[in-house]
Amino acid sequence: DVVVELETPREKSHGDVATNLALVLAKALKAKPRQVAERIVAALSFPPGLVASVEVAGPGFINFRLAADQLAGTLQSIIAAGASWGRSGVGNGAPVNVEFVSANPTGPLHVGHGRQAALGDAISALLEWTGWKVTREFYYNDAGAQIAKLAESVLARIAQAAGRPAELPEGGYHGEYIRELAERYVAAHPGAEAAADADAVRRFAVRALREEQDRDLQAFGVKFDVYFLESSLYADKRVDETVARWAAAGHTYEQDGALWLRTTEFGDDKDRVVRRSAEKGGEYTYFVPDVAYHVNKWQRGFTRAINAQGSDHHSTVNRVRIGLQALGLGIPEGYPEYVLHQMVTVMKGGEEVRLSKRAGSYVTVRDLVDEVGRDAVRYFFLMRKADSHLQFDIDLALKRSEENPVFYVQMAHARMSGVFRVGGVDAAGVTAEGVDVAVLTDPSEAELLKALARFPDAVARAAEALDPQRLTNYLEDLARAAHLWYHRCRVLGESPEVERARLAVARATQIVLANALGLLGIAAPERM
RNA sequence: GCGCCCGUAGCUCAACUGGACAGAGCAUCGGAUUUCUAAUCCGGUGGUUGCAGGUUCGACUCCUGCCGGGCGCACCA
Repeated sequence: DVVVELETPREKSHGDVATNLALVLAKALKAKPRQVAERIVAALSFPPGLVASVEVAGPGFINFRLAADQLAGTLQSIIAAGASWGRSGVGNGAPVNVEFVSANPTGPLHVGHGRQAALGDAISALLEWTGWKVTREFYYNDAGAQIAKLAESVLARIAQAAGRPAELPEGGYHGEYIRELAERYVAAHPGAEAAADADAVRRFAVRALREEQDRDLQAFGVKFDVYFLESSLYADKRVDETVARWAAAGHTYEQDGALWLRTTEFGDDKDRVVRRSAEKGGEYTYFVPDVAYHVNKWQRGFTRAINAQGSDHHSTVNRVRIGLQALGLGIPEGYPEYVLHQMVTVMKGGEEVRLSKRAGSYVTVRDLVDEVGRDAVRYFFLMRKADSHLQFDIDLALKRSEENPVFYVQMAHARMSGVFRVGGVDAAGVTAEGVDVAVLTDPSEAELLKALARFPDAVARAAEALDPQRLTNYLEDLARAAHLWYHRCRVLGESPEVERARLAVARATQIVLANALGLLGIAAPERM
């Protein structure tokens, strides 16, 4: 029943691949781990050209060193597969819905949305690279209470601009962009200063803000396949159906004039209101359309759904899942999956930046992209795991030196490209045919080839964990190996055999760096 | 009070999901090297992994209890 696990030891002297098999078996066999290991090693046989040496080490680990031929094979397959090297098919083309950003059209996107955009898009790409059929989806509310507040805020600014006394509503929107919207509305609707049509203002503001968000997302390099409107769930009665199903299943009850869902039956700490009492307006609470929306995802054939959200929404996780369970539709308990991320603080000159001119109270995605560029923003949002608070250091993102991880990684690619440029060699024409890896004698060459070989595994692990940070970690390791090799090993002007082999190494490195960067939505420049 | 997340070198973060001596970058100290981009390389200093227990051959990782920080706990979204 033992699972044989192979791992790459972090200590180089422990070989290329190791297993703890003997340690795991020792107890059941009532033998000393090292003796078990010796017995296993004695019984092993390998196909020719795979393993160079095997040894028992430490408490009972078995360490393998791979034959040089293996690295030659890596070089060959990278160059042959090119832009598709690192892809796998474990997803079998199964559909998966990745929902992210999902900002309501009440203002410009803030840094948290930016982190979601980077995360959601990278997770989508990781799933695509591992064989899933991904739909990127953006969900937004175009008709709720927040939208009403938005419309009232704009109306108040229109009135103020016309010299009439008006106050922003309680909890209204104060940003400078509201004033802009008011001006634009009046400019487009002569006579509106006197009496603006509230409904028309709402539609105008929603459309304008959605367009602005789309422009920002486009500048960020993120594209969605589906934009899903919350209002459509009401329009085609999906919200009503959801409530009716809960009631039919016997999970609802009336109390204090409101309709409740008995979520405590499913492990919640208290029951939840589904429909408010008459004196509170008699409307459904927000969580009903949330559940109806996920039923809809399920019915569209998404047996897997992933939501990237800020951790301030974590209380909805259980509620949505419980709401789905209470419907009895056979939807799995862990549906949908969530990737929750912690806060972002923007640092500049050693101090926290909190405000943006247009939005007023928060830093926008646009502010960041304008200041440091899309590549740096994307990379910085991905280089920490979602669970951790993220410090976005603007000064660091602007540095053109090794300290800046984006620069460091892109520079590695530019250097590889530089070899071909200076040598007048067509990179696309480089092959591994006739390359003898035995001429690659510098230790940094073996290290680089091993780092290249790990790419498919790094993609697979990052995809499985829904964690792009694993890939940025890998990318930095790879870039380090590439820089080191570049500085130790001359490519051009060496003997023909060495030059040919090293051109192949440079080409393979260029390919893997470009693939990894491309996956993360970051440019792979030819020069910096 | 309850729930979720976090706590690792002076700073920012890793550690392959329980493996071998906890590693990188920055900072700091000492050396080398004017190159297919000096936008470089090599080495040193720096740790009781917040604290206290437990589980096991083995714990940064899992469990329990504390301490500290963040975010949530509406008939708001």
